[in-house]
Amino acid sequence: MNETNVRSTQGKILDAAEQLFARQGIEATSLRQITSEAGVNLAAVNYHFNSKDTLVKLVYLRRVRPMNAMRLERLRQAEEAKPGDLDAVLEAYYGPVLDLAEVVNIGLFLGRLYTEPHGVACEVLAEEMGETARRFAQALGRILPHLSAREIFLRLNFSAGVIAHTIGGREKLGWMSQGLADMGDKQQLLREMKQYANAGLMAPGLEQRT
Amino acid sequence: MNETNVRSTQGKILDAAEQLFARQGIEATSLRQITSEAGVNLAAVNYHFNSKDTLVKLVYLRRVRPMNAMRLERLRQAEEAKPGDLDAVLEAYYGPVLDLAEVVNIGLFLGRLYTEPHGVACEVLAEEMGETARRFAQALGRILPHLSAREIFLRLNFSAGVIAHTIGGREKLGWMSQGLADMGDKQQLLREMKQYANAGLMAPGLEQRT
DNA sequence: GTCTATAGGGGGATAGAC
DNA sequence: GTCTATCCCCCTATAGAC
Repeated sequence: MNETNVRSTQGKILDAAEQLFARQGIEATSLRQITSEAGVNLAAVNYHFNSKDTLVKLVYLRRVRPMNAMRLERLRQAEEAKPGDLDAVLEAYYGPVLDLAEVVNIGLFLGRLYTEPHGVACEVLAEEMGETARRFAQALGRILPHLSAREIFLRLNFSAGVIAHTIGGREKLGWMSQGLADMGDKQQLLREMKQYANAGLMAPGLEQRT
Repeated sequence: MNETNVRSTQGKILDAAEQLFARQGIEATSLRQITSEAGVNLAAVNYHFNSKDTLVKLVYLRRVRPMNAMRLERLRQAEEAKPGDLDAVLEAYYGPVLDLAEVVNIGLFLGRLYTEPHGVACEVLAEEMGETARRFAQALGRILPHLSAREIFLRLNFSAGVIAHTIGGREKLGWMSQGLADMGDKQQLLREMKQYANAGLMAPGLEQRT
């Protein structure tokens, strides 16, 4: 039996860990929960991944690396097809994150990288995110030459916060507005985020460009 | 010996827990660490707070409740003194958070409320934040009457993300920009956030107002 | 490769002396 | 109010049978 719909032990562990990390956090998730949810033996984690720390790292890299590769690829396409188009840059920045959010509960999943200082994960992901951030900062700098490098990075970070905070709490909008607001579908949300971030990024600079 | 500079046992526990929660997360922090850091006995937590869950709740309420009270008070003053001034509303919204950030590492501290689903804390804080959010949404609705209620809440949530993500990782800007950017002092950062959010909130709406 | 069993440590909570 | 000592649970990791 080597059916394609029968996932490997490693795959089942990664899937289960991912779901549990998103729901409960990394620290709060035990190997016992993971192996139980995955339907594999407790010892399988240490056999296949050596330690919980390594598992954590791989769980995140599996999703974040392709996501960032897609963002950079779409940025490259945007710069080629529509040079100077801020909306296209934002689409490259936000789009792949929302795509991933359909597969995983990426909000809590990613949010933990920033707040849960689970040593191993944070360092590696800082590197993954760093490259992407610098590449987008470069693109923004060309479109917004009136802004200093510092303001470019500040506003890119603000724009990251817009999506991080939004997908990090799908429920928040509900209790905030007492039911008045919902996030809508992926395309609606993408348009709203782009509209807000576009205007924020275009705002006059407060510093002299150096 | 009842000196004012000698903190009570409760106070020492709250202070130590707050610092450890901010640095390590709630789940990752044990009562043993807290009492050790506070210089009090392990049993003191259960004596004074009944359980770790209650302690967590009080640690957060001690900071968030006065912070939100201040935001609402400044909003009230802003609406009285400068009706229709979006910048004043944003100052009321962002200012008290940055003030608190000087005392506590409020970023990680608050960030956990959104990502770390430590049951007890989240529910209570959702209520605390809900009232504040609705009050600010109301103020924004008056200043931006062209936006639907849903878009007001979406953009208020985006604006919350701007500050949450920024103070949640003071170091992020450093590795993102490879040293090119820093957050500057409180006043600089406040001005940058207001500049970005002001423009984002003012952007044309994408929906018909209902 | 996959299991059982267990080592070895740390967790929250509590009983009872002072 | 504050301490010590302890209960009982769950954790990660590993040794060793199959």
